[in-house]
Amino acid sequence: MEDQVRRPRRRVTVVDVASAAGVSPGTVSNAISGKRKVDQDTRARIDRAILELGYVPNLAARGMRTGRTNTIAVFSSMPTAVAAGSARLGFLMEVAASAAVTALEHNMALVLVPPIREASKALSSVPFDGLLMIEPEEDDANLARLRQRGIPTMVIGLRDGAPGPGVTMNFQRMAELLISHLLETGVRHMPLILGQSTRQSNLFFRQTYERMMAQAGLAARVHVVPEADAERGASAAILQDIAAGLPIDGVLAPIDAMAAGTMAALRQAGLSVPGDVKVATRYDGFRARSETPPLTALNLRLDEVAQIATAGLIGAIETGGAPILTGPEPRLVVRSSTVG
Amino acid sequence: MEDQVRRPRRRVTVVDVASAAGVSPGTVSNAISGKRKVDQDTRARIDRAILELGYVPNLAARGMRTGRTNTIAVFSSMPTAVAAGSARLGFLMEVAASAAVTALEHNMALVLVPPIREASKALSSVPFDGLLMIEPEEDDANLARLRQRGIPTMVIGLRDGAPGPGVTMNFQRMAELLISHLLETGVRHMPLILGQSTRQSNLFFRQTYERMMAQAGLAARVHVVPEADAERGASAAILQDIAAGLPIDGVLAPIDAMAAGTMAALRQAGLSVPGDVKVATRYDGFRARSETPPLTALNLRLDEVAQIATAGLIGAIETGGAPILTGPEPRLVVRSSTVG
DNA sequence: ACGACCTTATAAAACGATTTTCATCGTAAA
DNA sequence: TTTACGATGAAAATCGTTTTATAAGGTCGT
Repeated sequence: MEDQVRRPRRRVTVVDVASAAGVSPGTVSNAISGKRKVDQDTRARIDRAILELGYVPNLAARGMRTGRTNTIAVFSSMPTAVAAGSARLGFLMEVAASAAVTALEHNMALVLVPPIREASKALSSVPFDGLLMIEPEEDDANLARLRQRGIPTMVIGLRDGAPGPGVTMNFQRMAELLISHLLETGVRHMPLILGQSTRQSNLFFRQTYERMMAQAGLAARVHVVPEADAERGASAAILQDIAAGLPIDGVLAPIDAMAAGTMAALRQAGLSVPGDVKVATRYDGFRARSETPPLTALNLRLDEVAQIATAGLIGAIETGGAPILTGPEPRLVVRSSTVG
Repeated sequence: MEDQVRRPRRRVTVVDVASAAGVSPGTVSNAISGKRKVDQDTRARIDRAILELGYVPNLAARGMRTGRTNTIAVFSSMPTAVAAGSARLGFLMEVAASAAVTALEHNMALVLVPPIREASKALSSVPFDGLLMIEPEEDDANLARLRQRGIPTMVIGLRDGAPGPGVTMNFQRMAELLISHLLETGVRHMPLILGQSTRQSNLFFRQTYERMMAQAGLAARVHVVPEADAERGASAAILQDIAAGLPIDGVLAPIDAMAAGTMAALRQAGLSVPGDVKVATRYDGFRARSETPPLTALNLRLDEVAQIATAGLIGAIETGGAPILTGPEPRLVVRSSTVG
């Protein structure tokens, strides 16, 4: 047996490969990348040397030279996200999973930047060539800074007509689908429960709700609840309505934690779902599915959205374009919180 | 208005900062990293220069010099994963989300390496200092290669008594919890449906099942189904049992896609759950929750597992240790597929 | 036989940080 | 007064790759 060297052997570099194959480092580089023609024969020798020595390229060095890291980041701002419940995280993860696959098909890795305080610090301690940003607010500071630094970005959940590269999600259509479904089931007294941030989703749901209720000749009632206290806030709002004797036979709570709060309140008040009150929410995630009864919601087709966004981002990184892409239409998923 | 420079300005480097602050690059580096003492006064000038110039360190360059990328990867082998249903992906994502947070608390980013074909290629096109590997098979080749290259790894879902750094998950306890719960609800004729890979989970469930059924004086019946065709395979197995007239009042299907297949088969055969047959599965994910009725399963406490594993991995990266850590005990989550 | 031109490979110059080695200047200890 | 030492910076070496400029042969048409 050979005497094992204890200290880690010096890393095998392109220089070692070069000398083993009897060529220069530059040639090895060209053979690997295929950026310039290399003779069949020499290439074969190089390949053999790589195998024998077990050469693994140093990606940091490559990255430094080329200025590319072959990495894209996915990020969701909103520090209250985690507090606001699993919804946001689930959303982020659904996007991340799909994006990771698409990215890897283009030989890019996906890095996850979780929504924490000091997001800006996080964003500058992680290397990436481009960023997927999930439903930022109108004036997101991180987004602005990155764009200013010339880093390609792609917004997931771009409002129709908003500027900047991204994938649109049709918020208006989402609201329409849910509201018209509720109305069709015979609901007449249906408050809307919203978060208070300036997020796209909140704005559009409010607008559409008010328009459609007016059209149907019904009274509108909007509760705004701070995202940080979503569940309890929603619950309190509903209980208050009931205590005040306001009629209620439906609730639209786009944020799933608020839908959960609503369900709790209804249970507490002894109202049955969907018998007395019908309830619907937006994101068809964990919470929507594991309520009793499970909640009618939307299939946002996040896998497709993420795939489109990722492909677009990679295009932007490579060719510099910065397109606005159209996401798929949401689909209604009817569950027993509104029928039966 | 100043005339905007069209071509991107040359990147601001440590040299620019140095000359602006009237010091040498090395001093700037020391000021930033804090690795050596720098005078209060000079440090202040440097900080100011950084702010003014908008200096952002080039992480690739730093990485090349230090040999660290401040990145850890999470990876799940098993190419059939995605085909086998959402379970595996959900599992991966749950771990990833928690790991990402823990990692970022240590100033590390988390990169996602999705379970694709050519995993080995993927693993060498992404830079990382350490790897979290989810439930590898006994003899995972990727794992071996990475360890040989001296890259710290941490297995999530290490069998009790197995070698190598990782976090244990108590598979035997999982099986015991589910089986004893089923037996307590009065089940007497309960087949076990397993995947055919050599994964820890499969081995332990079989062992424990056979032991406990024997102890209870009950007949054991094991169906092995290929992971790639989990849902239909499980469904076929159950229907076959029923057609053969074998008694059945319970099913244990640890893999959730197989549990779903089981539910479909029972519906098709006109058997009610939990009235006629009680069903339980292992991972309390999407599928378990959105079955009708929702399935009794286990809370594997993946967030805690991931956090422990990530902290351990970072420790290994920084200090070289390679511990075997004990994961939290699973908890039974009783749902209406076994009671009521 | 002579440029013109193509193919292939080499040498050397980046890329942008960190780390190591040396100076320099005070100041405390002997 | 001398020596030693601590504190602070500068200069230069270094990490491993890619890219650029350059050279060495070969082929071809005239």
